[in-house]
Amino acid sequence: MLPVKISTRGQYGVRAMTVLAARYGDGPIPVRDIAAAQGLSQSYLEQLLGPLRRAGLVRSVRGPEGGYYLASQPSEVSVGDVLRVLEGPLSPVDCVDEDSDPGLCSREDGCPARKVWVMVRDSVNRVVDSVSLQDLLSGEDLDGRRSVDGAASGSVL
Amino acid sequence: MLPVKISTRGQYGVRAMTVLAARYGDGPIPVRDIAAAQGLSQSYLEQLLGPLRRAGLVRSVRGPEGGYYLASQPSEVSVGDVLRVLEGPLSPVDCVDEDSDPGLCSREDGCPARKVWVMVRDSVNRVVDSVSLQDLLSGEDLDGRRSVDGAASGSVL
DNA sequence: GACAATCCCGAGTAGGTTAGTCAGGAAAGC
DNA sequence: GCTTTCCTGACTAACCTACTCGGGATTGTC
Repeated sequence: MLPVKISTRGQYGVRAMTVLAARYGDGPIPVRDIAAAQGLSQSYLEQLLGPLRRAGLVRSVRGPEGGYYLASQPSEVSVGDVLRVLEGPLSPVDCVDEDSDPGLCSREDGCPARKVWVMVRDSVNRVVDSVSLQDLLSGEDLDGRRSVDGAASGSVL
Repeated sequence: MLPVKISTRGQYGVRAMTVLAARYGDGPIPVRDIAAAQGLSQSYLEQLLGPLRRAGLVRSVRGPEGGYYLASQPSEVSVGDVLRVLEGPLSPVDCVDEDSDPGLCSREDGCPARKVWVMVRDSVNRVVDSVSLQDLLSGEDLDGRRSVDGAASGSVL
Protein backbone atom coordinates (compact mmCIF):
# COMPACT_ATOMS: atom_id res chain seq x y z
CA MET A 1 0.00 0.00 0.00
CA LEU A 2 2.97 2.35 0.38
CA PRO A 3 5.50 1.01 -2.07
CA VAL A 4 7.19 4.14 -3.33
CA LYS A 5 10.03 3.04 -1.16
CA ILE A 6 13.75 2.74 -1.26
CA SER A 7 14.55 -0.73 0.06
CA THR A 8 16.81 -1.44 2.99
CA ARG A 9 19.58 -2.21 0.53
CA GLY A 10 19.70 1.38 -0.55
CA GLN A 11 19.03 2.79 2.88
CA TYR A 12 21.62 0.71 4.66
CA GLY A 13 24.07 1.21 1.84
CA VAL A 14 23.91 4.98 2.10
CA ARG A 15 24.19 4.81 5.87
CA ALA A 16 27.20 2.54 5.62
CA MET A 17 28.81 4.88 3.12
CA THR A 18 28.38 7.83 5.47
CA VAL A 19 30.32 5.87 8.07
CA LEU A 20 33.15 5.35 5.61
CA ALA A 21 32.93 9.00 4.62
CA ALA A 22 33.17 10.15 8.21
CA ARG A 23 36.31 8.09 8.70
CA TYR A 24 37.82 8.83 5.32
CA GLY A 25 41.60 8.67 5.57
CA ASP A 26 41.62 6.45 8.64
CA GLY A 27 42.52 3.34 6.67
CA PRO A 28 40.31 0.28 6.22
CA ILE A 29 37.25 -0.02 8.47
CA PRO A 30 36.06 -3.59 9.17
CA VAL A 31 32.46 -4.45 8.38
CA ARG A 32 31.90 -5.12 12.05
CA ASP A 33 32.62 -1.49 12.88
CA ILE A 34 30.48 -0.14 10.07
CA ALA A 35 27.57 -2.31 11.13
CA ALA A 36 27.97 -1.34 14.77
CA ALA A 37 28.17 2.36 13.96
CA GLN A 38 24.78 2.29 12.27
CA GLY A 39 23.17 -0.62 14.09
CA LEU A 40 22.98 -2.87 11.06
CA SER A 41 23.34 -6.61 10.62
CA GLN A 42 26.92 -7.43 9.79
CA SER A 43 26.21 -10.33 7.47
CA TYR A 44 23.55 -8.41 5.59
CA LEU A 45 25.87 -5.45 5.22
CA GLU A 46 28.52 -7.71 3.72
CA GLN A 47 26.09 -8.44 0.93
CA LEU A 48 25.83 -4.75 0.13
CA LEU A 49 29.53 -4.00 0.20
CA GLY A 50 30.24 -6.57 -2.49
CA PRO A 51 28.37 -4.70 -5.20
CA LEU A 52 29.73 -1.38 -3.99
CA ARG A 53 33.25 -2.70 -4.30
CA ARG A 54 32.65 -4.18 -7.74
CA ALA A 55 31.22 -0.83 -8.82
CA GLY A 56 34.42 0.87 -7.69
CA LEU A 57 32.87 3.00 -4.96
CA VAL A 58 34.79 1.33 -2.14
CA ARG A 59 37.97 -0.67 -1.92
CA SER A 60 38.72 -3.53 0.43
CA VAL A 61 41.71 -4.96 2.26
CA ARG A 62 41.68 -8.50 3.56
CA GLY A 63 43.23 -9.96 6.60
CA PRO A 64 43.82 -8.46 10.02
CA GLU A 65 43.55 -4.68 10.07
CA GLY A 66 41.55 -5.06 6.88
CA GLY A 67 38.20 -3.58 5.98
CA TYR A 68 36.63 -1.17 3.55
CA TYR A 69 37.39 2.40 2.64
CA LEU A 70 36.02 4.92 0.18
CA ALA A 71 37.64 4.83 -3.24
CA SER A 72 37.08 8.58 -3.68
CA GLN A 73 36.72 11.63 -1.52
CA PRO A 74 33.36 11.95 0.24
CA SER A 75 32.58 15.03 -1.82
CA GLU A 76 33.03 13.05 -5.02
CA VAL A 77 30.55 10.27 -4.21
CA SER A 78 26.88 11.07 -4.64
CA VAL A 79 23.99 9.35 -2.97
CA GLY A 80 22.78 8.54 -6.46
CA ASP A 81 25.96 6.61 -7.17
CA VAL A 82 25.31 4.43 -4.15
CA LEU A 83 21.62 3.94 -4.78
CA ARG A 84 22.00 2.98 -8.41
CA VAL A 85 24.48 0.27 -7.50
CA LEU A 86 22.25 -1.23 -4.82
CA GLU A 87 18.78 -0.54 -6.18
CA GLY A 88 19.29 -0.53 -9.91
CA PRO A 89 17.98 2.26 -12.08
CA LEU A 90 16.02 4.82 -10.10
CA SER A 91 12.93 4.66 -12.25
CA PRO A 92 9.44 4.74 -10.75
CA VAL A 93 7.93 2.52 -13.44
CA ASP A 94 9.46 0.05 -15.86
CA CYS A 95 8.17 1.79 -18.95
CA VAL A 96 10.46 4.78 -18.44
CA ASP A 97 13.52 2.76 -17.47
CA GLU A 98 16.06 3.60 -20.13
CA ASP A 99 18.17 0.52 -19.47
CA SER A 100 15.44 -2.07 -19.86
CA ASP A 101 13.79 -3.52 -22.90
CA PRO A 102 12.06 -0.82 -24.88
CA GLY A 103 9.27 -3.22 -25.78
CA LEU A 104 7.89 -3.31 -22.26
CA CYS A 105 5.39 -0.51 -22.71
CA SER A 106 3.45 -1.24 -25.87
CA ARG A 107 1.59 2.02 -25.49
CA GLU A 108 4.82 4.00 -25.71
CA ASP A 109 4.06 7.54 -26.81
CA GLY A 110 0.32 7.12 -26.63
CA CYS A 111 0.33 6.72 -22.85
CA PRO A 112 -0.64 9.99 -21.21
CA ALA A 113 0.69 8.91 -17.83
CA ARG A 114 4.19 8.36 -19.17
CA LYS A 115 5.04 12.05 -18.98
CA VAL A 116 4.71 12.28 -15.23
CA TRP A 117 6.74 9.14 -14.63
CA VAL A 118 9.57 10.67 -16.63
CA MET A 119 9.34 13.81 -14.54
CA VAL A 120 9.42 11.84 -11.29
CA ARG A 121 12.35 9.79 -12.52
CA ASP A 122 14.35 12.84 -13.52
CA SER A 123 13.49 14.68 -10.35
CA VAL A 124 14.61 11.85 -8.10
CA ASN A 125 17.79 11.37 -10.06
CA ARG A 126 18.63 15.06 -9.95
CA VAL A 127 18.21 15.15 -6.20
CA VAL A 128 20.25 12.09 -5.36
CA ASP A 129 22.94 13.06 -7.82
CA SER A 130 23.21 16.50 -6.30
CA VAL A 131 23.89 15.31 -2.77
CA SER A 132 27.30 13.92 -1.86
CA LEU A 133 28.30 11.90 1.16
CA GLN A 134 30.15 15.01 2.29
CA ASP A 135 26.91 16.96 2.16
CA LEU A 136 25.24 14.41 4.42
CA LEU A 137 27.97 14.75 7.02
CA SER A 138 27.98 18.52 7.24
CA GLY A 139 25.56 19.74 9.85
CA GLU A 140 23.94 22.37 7.70
CA ASP A 141 20.70 21.82 5.88
CA LEU A 142 21.09 21.59 2.16
CA ASP A 143 18.40 22.96 -0.07
CA GLY A 144 20.28 23.67 -3.24
CA ARG A 145 23.85 22.68 -2.61
CA ARG A 146 25.95 21.18 -5.39
CA SER A 147 23.48 22.68 -7.82
CA VAL A 148 23.86 21.21 -11.27
CA ASP A 149 23.10 24.44 -13.05
CA GLY A 150 23.03 28.02 -11.94
CA ALA A 151 19.30 28.49 -11.52
CA ALA A 152 17.80 29.65 -8.28
CA SER A 153 16.64 26.95 -5.93
CA GLY A 154 13.00 26.36 -5.20
CA SER A 155 11.69 25.50 -8.62
CA VAL A 156 9.03 22.88 -8.76
CA LEU A 157 11.24 20.51 -10.67
CA MET B 1 16.72 -5.11 -6.96
CA LEU B 2 14.95 -2.10 -8.45
CA PRO B 3 12.31 -1.28 -5.90
CA VAL B 4 12.03 2.49 -6.14
CA LYS B 5 8.81 1.76 -7.90
CA ILE B 6 5.29 2.98 -8.02
CA SER B 7 3.11 -0.13 -7.85
CA THR B 8 0.53 -1.07 -10.42
CA ARG B 9 -2.14 0.34 -8.12
CA GLY B 10 -0.76 3.82 -8.62
CA GLN B 11 0.13 3.33 -12.25
CA TYR B 12 -3.22 1.87 -13.25
CA GLY B 13 -5.04 4.38 -11.10
CA VAL B 14 -3.47 7.32 -12.88
CA ARG B 15 -4.09 5.75 -16.25
CA ALA B 16 -7.72 5.14 -15.37
CA MET B 17 -8.09 8.71 -14.20
CA THR B 18 -6.75 10.03 -17.50
CA VAL B 19 -9.51 8.10 -19.23
CA LEU B 20 -12.10 9.77 -17.04
CA ALA B 21 -10.40 13.11 -17.61
CA ALA B 22 -10.48 12.68 -21.38
CA ARG B 23 -14.20 11.98 -21.25
CA TYR B 24 -15.03 14.57 -18.62
CA GLY B 25 -18.55 15.79 -19.13
CA ASP B 26 -19.70 12.71 -21.01
CA GLY B 27 -21.56 11.29 -18.04
CA PRO B 28 -20.70 8.09 -16.19
CA ILE B 29 -18.20 5.74 -17.82
CA PRO B 30 -18.54 2.05 -16.91
CA VAL B 31 -15.52 0.25 -15.51
CA ARG B 32 -15.57 -2.00 -18.53
CA ASP B 33 -14.88 0.93 -20.82
CA ILE B 34 -12.14 2.37 -18.62
CA ALA B 35 -10.40 -0.98 -18.44
CA ALA B 36 -10.69 -1.53 -22.16
CA ALA B 37 -9.37 1.94 -22.97
CA GLN B 38 -6.16 1.27 -21.09
CA GLY B 39 -5.94 -2.51 -21.41
CA LEU B 40 -6.41 -3.21 -17.72
CA SER B 41 -8.15 -5.98 -15.82
CA GLN B 42 -11.68 -4.93 -15.06
CA SER B 43 -11.94 -6.65 -11.70
CA TYR B 44 -8.61 -5.31 -10.55
CA LEU B 45 -9.57 -1.82 -11.62
CA GLU B 46 -12.74 -2.08 -9.58
CA GLN B 47 -10.54 -2.46 -6.53
CA LEU B 48 -8.82 0.82 -7.28
CA LEU B 49 -11.94 2.84 -7.99
CA GLY B 50 -13.37 2.09 -4.56
CA PRO B 51 -10.69 4.03 -2.69
CA LEU B 52 -10.77 6.82 -5.27
CA ARG B 53 -14.50 7.20 -4.77
CA ARG B 54 -14.22 7.16 -0.98
CA ALA B 55 -11.53 9.82 -1.25
CA GLY B 56 -13.89 12.00 -3.25
CA LEU B 57 -11.88 12.04 -6.47
CA VAL B 58 -14.53 10.24 -8.50
CA ARG B 59 -18.24 9.71 -8.18
CA SER B 60 -20.24 6.69 -9.22
CA VAL B 61 -23.68 5.91 -10.57
CA ARG B 62 -25.14 2.43 -10.31
CA GLY B 63 -27.40 0.58 -12.65
CA PRO B 64 -27.65 0.67 -16.42
CA GLU B 65 -25.91 3.67 -17.98
CA GLY B 66 -23.98 3.89 -14.74
CA GLY B 67 -20.27 4.17 -14.20
CA TYR B 68 -17.67 6.55 -12.83
CA TYR B 69 -16.88 10.17 -13.53
CA LEU B 70 -14.45 12.73 -12.19
CA ALA B 71 -15.69 14.69 -9.19
CA SER B 72 -13.68 17.75 -10.27
CA GLN B 73 -12.35 19.26 -13.46
CA PRO B 74 -9.29 17.50 -14.89
CA SER B 75 -7.21 20.60 -14.20
CA GLU B 76 -8.14 20.44 -10.54
CA VAL B 77 -7.00 16.84 -9.90
CA SER B 78 -3.28 16.29 -9.52
CA VAL B 79 -1.42 13.06 -10.07
CA GLY B 80 -0.33 13.35 -6.46
CA ASP B 81 -3.94 13.27 -5.30
CA VAL B 82 -4.45 9.97 -7.10
CA LEU B 83 -1.19 8.41 -6.00
CA ARG B 84 -1.61 9.26 -2.35
CA VAL B 85 -5.01 7.59 -2.29
CA LEU B 86 -3.75 4.40 -3.89
CA GLU B 87 -0.18 4.20 -2.64
CA GLY B 88 -0.33 5.94 0.69
CA PRO B 89 2.15 8.64 1.65
CA LEU B 90 4.76 9.21 -1.04
CA SER B 91 7.73 8.80 1.25
CA PRO B 92 10.86 6.92 0.15
CA VAL B 93 11.63 5.62 3.64
CA ASP B 94 9.50 5.15 6.72
CA CYS B 95 11.63 7.37 8.92
CA VAL B 96 10.60 10.50 7.02
CA ASP B 97 6.95 9.59 6.72
CA GLU B 98 5.12 12.35 8.53
CA ASP B 99 1.97 10.31 9.02
CA SER B 100 3.53 7.29 10.68
CA ASP B 101 4.77 6.72 14.18
CA PRO B 102 7.56 9.12 15.00
CA GLY B 103 9.28 6.46 17.05
CA LEU B 104 10.23 4.38 14.04
CA CYS B 105 13.64 5.92 13.52
CA SER B 106 15.41 5.88 16.83
CA ARG B 107 18.34 7.70 15.31
CA GLU B 108 16.15 10.68 14.42
CA ASP B 109 18.31 13.74 14.02
CA GLY B 110 21.58 11.88 14.35
CA CYS B 111 21.06 10.01 11.08
CA PRO B 112 23.07 11.67 8.33
CA ALA B 113 21.12 9.91 5.59
CA ARG B 114 17.83 11.35 6.74
CA LYS B 115 18.43 14.65 4.98
CA VAL B 116 18.50 13.18 1.52
CA TRP B 117 15.38 11.12 2.09
CA VAL B 118 13.53 14.29 3.03
CA MET B 119 14.77 15.94 -0.16
CA VAL B 120 13.66 13.00 -2.28
CA ARG B 121 10.28 12.91 -0.59
CA ASP B 122 9.69 16.62 -1.10
CA SER B 123 10.91 16.51 -4.66
CA VAL B 124 8.60 13.66 -5.63
CA ASN B 125 5.66 15.29 -3.92
CA ARG B 126 6.30 18.61 -5.63
CA VAL B 127 6.39 16.97 -9.03
CA VAL B 128 3.27 14.87 -8.69
CA ASP B 129 1.36 17.73 -7.09
CA SER B 130 2.34 20.06 -9.92
CA VAL B 131 0.95 17.87 -12.69
CA SER B 132 -2.80 17.66 -13.24
CA LEU B 133 -4.74 15.14 -15.25
CA GLN B 134 -5.33 17.95 -17.71
CA ASP B 135 -1.58 18.37 -18.10
CA LEU B 136 -1.23 14.70 -18.98
CA LEU B 137 -3.83 14.96 -21.71
CA SER B 138 -2.41 17.99 -23.46
CA GLY B 139 0.06 17.01 -26.11
CA GLU B 140 2.76 19.44 -25.09
CA ASP B 141 5.68 18.46 -22.94
CA LEU B 142 5.59 19.95 -19.51
CA ASP B 143 8.81 20.95 -17.88
CA GLY B 144 7.67 23.62 -15.51
CA ARG B 145 3.96 23.90 -15.95
CA ARG B 146 1.72 24.66 -12.99
CA SER B 147 4.84 25.86 -11.23
CA VAL B 148 4.26 26.22 -7.51
CA ASP B 149 6.45 29.28 -7.16
CA GLY B 150 7.79 31.75 -9.64
CA ALA B 151 11.36 30.53 -9.91
CA ALA B 152 12.85 29.56 -13.22
CA SER B 153 12.68 25.92 -14.13
CA GLY B 154 15.76 23.76 -14.18
CA SER B 155 16.87 24.00 -10.59
CA VAL B 156 18.30 20.90 -9.10
CA LEU B 157 15.40 20.53 -6.72
C1' DG C 1 53.99 -22.41 9.29
C1' DA C 2 50.09 -21.98 12.42
C1' DC C 3 46.72 -18.96 13.64
C1' DA C 4 43.49 -15.36 13.60
C1' DA C 5 41.20 -11.70 11.44
C1' DT C 6 38.94 -10.29 7.79
C1' DC C 7 36.92 -10.24 3.27
C1' DC C 8 34.09 -12.91 0.12
C1' DC C 9 30.40 -15.67 -1.96
C1' DG C 10 26.51 -18.54 -2.72
C1' DA C 11 22.63 -21.07 -0.86
C1' DG C 12 18.71 -21.10 1.71
C1' DT C 13 14.48 -19.26 3.91
C1' DA C 14 10.50 -17.12 6.59
C1' DG C 15 7.49 -13.74 6.04
C1' DG C 16 5.23 -10.19 3.63
C1' DT C 17 3.51 -7.95 -0.54
C1' DT C 18 1.68 -7.65 -5.12
C1' DA C 19 -1.38 -8.38 -8.51
C1' DG C 20 -4.54 -10.22 -9.43
C1' DT C 21 -9.25 -13.65 -9.64
C1' DC C 22 -13.67 -14.93 -8.09
C1' DA C 23 -18.24 -15.14 -6.11
C1' DG C 24 -21.83 -12.81 -4.74
C1' DG C 25 -24.64 -8.84 -2.99
C1' DA C 26 -26.82 -4.03 -3.51
C1' DA C 27 -28.86 -0.22 -6.43
C1' DA C 28 -31.01 1.59 -10.23
C1' DG C 29 -33.43 1.78 -14.58
C1' DC C 30 -36.53 -0.51 -17.99
C1' DG D 1 -38.39 -8.85 -12.53
C1' DC D 2 -34.65 -8.57 -15.22
C1' DT D 3 -30.46 -6.54 -16.57
C1' DT D 4 -26.82 -3.58 -15.86
C1' DT D 5 -23.77 -1.75 -13.24
C1' DC D 6 -21.38 -0.73 -8.90
C1' DC D 7 -19.44 -2.69 -4.68
C1' DT D 8 -17.20 -5.78 -1.28
C1' DG D 9 -14.56 -9.25 0.76
C1' DA D 10 -12.21 -13.58 0.49
C1' DC D 11 -8.86 -16.02 -1.65
C1' DT D 12 -4.36 -17.21 -3.97
C1' DA D 13 -0.10 -17.86 -6.68
C1' DA D 14 4.05 -15.82 -7.48
C1' DC D 15 7.42 -12.93 -6.23
C1' DC D 16 10.47 -10.17 -3.36
C1' DT D 17 12.71 -8.57 0.80
C1' DA D 18 15.65 -9.01 4.36
C1' DC D 19 17.86 -11.48 6.23
C1' DT D 20 20.96 -15.96 8.24
C1' DC D 21 24.29 -19.45 7.59
C1' DG D 22 28.28 -22.09 6.20
C1' DG D 23 32.34 -22.17 4.33
C1' DG D 24 36.22 -20.63 1.47
C1' DA D 25 40.10 -17.23 0.15
C1' DT D 26 43.63 -13.78 1.69
C1' DT D 27 46.61 -11.51 4.46
C1' DG D 28 49.24 -10.18 8.50
C1' DT D 29 51.45 -11.69 12.98
C1' DC D 30 53.98 -14.72 15.90
